[in-house]
Amino acid sequence: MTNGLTIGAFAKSVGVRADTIRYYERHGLLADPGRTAAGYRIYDARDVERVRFIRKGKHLGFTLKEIGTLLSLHSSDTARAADVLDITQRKIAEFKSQISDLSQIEAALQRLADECPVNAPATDCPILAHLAALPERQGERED
Amino acid sequence: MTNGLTIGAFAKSVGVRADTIRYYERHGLLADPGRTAAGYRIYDARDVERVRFIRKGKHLGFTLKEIGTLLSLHSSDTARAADVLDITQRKIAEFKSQISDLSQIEAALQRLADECPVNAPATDCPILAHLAALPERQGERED
DNA sequence: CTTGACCTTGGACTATGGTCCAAGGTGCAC
DNA sequence: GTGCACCTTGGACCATAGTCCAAGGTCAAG
Repeated sequence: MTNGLTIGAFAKSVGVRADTIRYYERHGLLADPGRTAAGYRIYDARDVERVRFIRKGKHLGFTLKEIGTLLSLHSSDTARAADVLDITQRKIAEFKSQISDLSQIEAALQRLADECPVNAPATDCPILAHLAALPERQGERED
Repeated sequence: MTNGLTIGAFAKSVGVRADTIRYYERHGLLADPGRTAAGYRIYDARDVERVRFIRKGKHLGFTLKEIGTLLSLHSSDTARAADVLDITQRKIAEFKSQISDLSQIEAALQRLADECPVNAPATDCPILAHLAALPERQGERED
């Protein structure tokens, strides 16, 4: 029986702050919870599962908005696996693109760093030289 | 003679909005420019170079704060190449770490997506199953 | 009955990098 | 001399995902 938790205990049990729970509620990820006579929010085991779902979704790189969609697919009885797959594929594509961008930049920085003479004044640094390069001279090394 | 540009023309010449130029100024990346009698900002070729430096820095993934540091190293006559290299290495490390994180998540999503039966109700989707998994059952497939 | 820990609300603040707006002044062309 | 395009300023707003705060209400212990 983990039911009847107030927000603080509930939040602690799922490893987030009480503010985060209220934030999820305000943003439609959690339904309005039950309340005590005094107006205190009360959570039960189902809420625990729901927050864990959200946390795992975040862990997989989904935004809260996407997680909201995933949650509604999860609760729907007409939703198809393809709907979930679609969101997932999009996310995969997004990550691939980000990885590709980051890799290219990283490689460019690495090339510049490799040429950088440590024991020299900054004026000899190819990194600064690259940043300060005139547009005309860029044909040398640009995509 | 590209000197004596007002902010709009200047911004256009470097491919940004006038607001962006003011933003850079407010954030210390551009020094206070000269002014006409009426108070209009006036820019010259050196400013063009400086903004291009900033843009290229952004292109290489540096934050404006880092670019500010790079700019001051660029204008310093005591700065050493090692100072620039240091910032660059940090950025490279940051990117490597991001790439690694993204790759792991992407792989995890790909594994789930590969198992997802397209023509099935969402209840059979391993992606939702993973998100909804109880903490106890996670030992099966977690790091 | 008081104290401390908890809860309520709405709103402000964080970081990042701009973008947009309103109210008013300027510059140039026709 | 009027209209339009530009400029000025300060401040508000966008997305993201929270975090923190103040003022006030509640609950249980001692």
